[in-house]
Amino acid sequence: MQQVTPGVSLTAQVTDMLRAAITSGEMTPGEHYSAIGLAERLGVSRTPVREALQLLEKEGIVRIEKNRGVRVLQISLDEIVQIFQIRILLEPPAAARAAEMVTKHELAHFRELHGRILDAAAADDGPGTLQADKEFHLFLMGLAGNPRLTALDGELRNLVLAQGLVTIPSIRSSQDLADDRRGILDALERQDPLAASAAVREHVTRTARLLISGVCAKTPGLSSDAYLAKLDQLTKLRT
Amino acid sequence: MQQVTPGVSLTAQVTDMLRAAITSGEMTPGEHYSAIGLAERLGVSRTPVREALQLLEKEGIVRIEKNRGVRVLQISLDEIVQIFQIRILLEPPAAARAAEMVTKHELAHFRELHGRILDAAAADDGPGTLQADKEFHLFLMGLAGNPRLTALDGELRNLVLAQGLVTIPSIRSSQDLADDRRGILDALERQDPLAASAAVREHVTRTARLLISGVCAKTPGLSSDAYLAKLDQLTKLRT
DNA sequence: TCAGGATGAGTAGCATGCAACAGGTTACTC
DNA sequence: GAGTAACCTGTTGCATGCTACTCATCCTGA
Repeated sequence: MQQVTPGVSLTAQVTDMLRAAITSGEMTPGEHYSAIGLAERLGVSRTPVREALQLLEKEGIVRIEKNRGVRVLQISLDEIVQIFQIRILLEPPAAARAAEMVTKHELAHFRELHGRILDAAAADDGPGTLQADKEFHLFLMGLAGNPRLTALDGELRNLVLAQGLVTIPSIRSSQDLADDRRGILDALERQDPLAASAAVREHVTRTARLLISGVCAKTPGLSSDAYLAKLDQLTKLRT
Repeated sequence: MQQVTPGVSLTAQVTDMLRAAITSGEMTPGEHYSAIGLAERLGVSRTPVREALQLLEKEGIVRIEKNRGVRVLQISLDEIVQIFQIRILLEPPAAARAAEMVTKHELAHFRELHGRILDAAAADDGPGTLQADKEFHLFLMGLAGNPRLTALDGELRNLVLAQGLVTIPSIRSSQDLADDRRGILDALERQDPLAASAAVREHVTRTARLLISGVCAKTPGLSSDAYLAKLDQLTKLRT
């Protein structure tokens, strides 16, 4: 965990650093930490750490336990499903709108981002792939013209990423995800809202399925069927 | 603004009290306040107030300006539209799921809540109506079995309520909203997901239209057409 | 041996002190 | 009189002291 740089709000810096520490696995879910200890590790006082922890608690990443310390939340499979249920509600319509609105210039940027994902993946650069993927999604959501939606969705994605569950189970799955993105890009190029929506939905659903199966495989006695079924619970209707 | 009660976390209490003060119009959007002043009014020290303000800032209700104080954010019409765009994505599917899942017991509770809304409205009890309406919505969303979705949607609703824009423009509109709720209740009674979804969508859309028209009417030179059109932008497609 | 209470270590929650900073006002210089 | 610099007021940001609380351990007494 690095040290702080003066000039910027400490609370904000500490929030980011703690979030990064959790995402990177430096702080592990389920573990207990104390604000005092974290403050010492970061070389700041307890106050900004405490405030950062409260913000992270509001995000749902940690839980503050009175007089006991703070616990990095182990997100449950149930919650993963909840998050993806929401993402499946939000992202496909946003992608459809994006496909309607996208300009030539923005398409070029999409191609570049897509290239960066492929390059990073080819170079086996996990964090790089993740970062490029993040930017791809953010840019896509941004085109829907609803900044609040973009921010919201980004937070939901962060929540899952914070778990360090991002280890793609297999080459095959990784290839599938890449194909999905290709499909999204194609739909955007054709400015086809329905196709974009479907492609994004497919992509998000696949990501969710991979995560769910992965967690279930690691946890004996846990069947993925119920969770997989729940995924489409809110979206199975054509309302 | 009432005083605090011991035993519960001050920060949490202060957060709620400030939110309530904003919603009730006691603190007005656009106005400047200081943490010191608020702390004195509430009879607590600056720390819990400061922490509460940071949480409210994360919710998007206020902005903390360094060394200048805090400003209750005047939400723009654009942002109102954004919020309702999201709500229209989230609430109808949740209502559909709720209609599938609702039990007799829960239906009875719905009827009671609905009755409370009507009673409060008949008694011209604005805050009471609001509170009952809030509970009605929360309970409805809760039935969808996705607590995170419920919380998220509640926050979006709060954001609009925080503006004190809740003055229903006319008796007629108020009657329309009541009819909407009746429709939602009916759909639930029939356990008809499609009808519930449509009713909720109608209700949310109507609320949004009322707000948009209201704000435009109060702001000379502002046409509501563009904003109204944007409302359905993300949902016009059957994806 | 075991139950139960005392105790101590560690924690968060809150109050408060202090410094840095922004903005407006005043006073001073030219 | 105009422009600028000093200052004064009010504010947040952060550090730190103190209190109340939780939990685990140990000690006591039967």
